[in-house]
Amino acid sequence: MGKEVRINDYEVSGEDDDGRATEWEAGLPNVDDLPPLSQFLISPELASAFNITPEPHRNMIDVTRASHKTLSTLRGQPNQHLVGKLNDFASFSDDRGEEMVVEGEDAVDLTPDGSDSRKLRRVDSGGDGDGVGEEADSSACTSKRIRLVWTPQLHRRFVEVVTHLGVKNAVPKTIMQLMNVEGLTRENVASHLQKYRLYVKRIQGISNEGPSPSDHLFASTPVAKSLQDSGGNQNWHARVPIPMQYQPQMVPPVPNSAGFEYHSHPYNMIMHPKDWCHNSCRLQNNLSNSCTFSVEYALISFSFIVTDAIHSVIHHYLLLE
DNA sequence: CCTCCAATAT
DNA sequence: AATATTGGAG
Repeated sequence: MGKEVRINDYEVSGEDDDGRATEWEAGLPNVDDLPPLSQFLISPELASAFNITPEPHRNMIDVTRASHKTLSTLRGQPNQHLVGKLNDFASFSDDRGEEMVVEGEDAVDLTPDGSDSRKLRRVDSGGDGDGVGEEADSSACTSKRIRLVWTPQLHRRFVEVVTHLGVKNAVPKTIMQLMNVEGLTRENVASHLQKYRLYVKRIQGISNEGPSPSDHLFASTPVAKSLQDSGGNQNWHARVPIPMQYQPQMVPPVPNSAGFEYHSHPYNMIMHPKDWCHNSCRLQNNLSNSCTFSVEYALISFSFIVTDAIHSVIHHYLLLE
């Protein structure tokens, strides 16, 4: 399937492990701020109130053993080369900020029990498993259009633009241009605008009623006032700079037993798996300096970061003892 | 033609 | 329910 993920383009070469560790250290609380290992993190009252059975006291040996166990699990042979990838992804996530990781988690219908081992295996197979070239996919690419998911970020951008255009100017083409999101088509915007107008009309009609339980996406973002007023905001460009246009980012879809596979973008445009090859084909020519990843990768890197943090905390406990 | 937009399809 | 596609109107 397509090209391999080009994480290396974004990788902080060399000292990223040490650098990240130092970064983590810097962000951690002082040793003095940490409660001693012997102290419960949850008060006995609180624990009993929520039926939490307090864990037995741990000592340094327990912590060390647990830490080693976790580390060996992570670095164990089966996933050894995976850990390297995860490290790459972790540093990559740091560069990109929070948006795609968190949102991806939100947008993807996560199976709560999705075992890490399964994910890891899938990442692994995505690496070099199949060598279906771009050409093979190209044939199918011309037929269908991608299905865009309007994530909160993307919708917020949409509302920003619509808000600062007058009613008259808030038409699909203009909105699309001002949104400046590469890969976003006029049709995408038109379709969304149509639905958005219906939403605005509806909430205006029942303005005194409680908000409808549906409309999760729209309700999360304030309605553009200028959809009712006339005229846009002249100072907008000074106040809300248009961010850099993003590079389209594709990643080969990794076959997924759950049947879904999404890809993250800036603004969190998310593609449905069945649309991947179409999008890839259409946008591949523009792929200059892009890095690609799937939500699964992001999720794994996220869990890796969390593990990292936990280890740092454990480390501080050890220092304390 | 191009764009918008409402209706309709997926 | 969300998004894409269609087809008439301007």
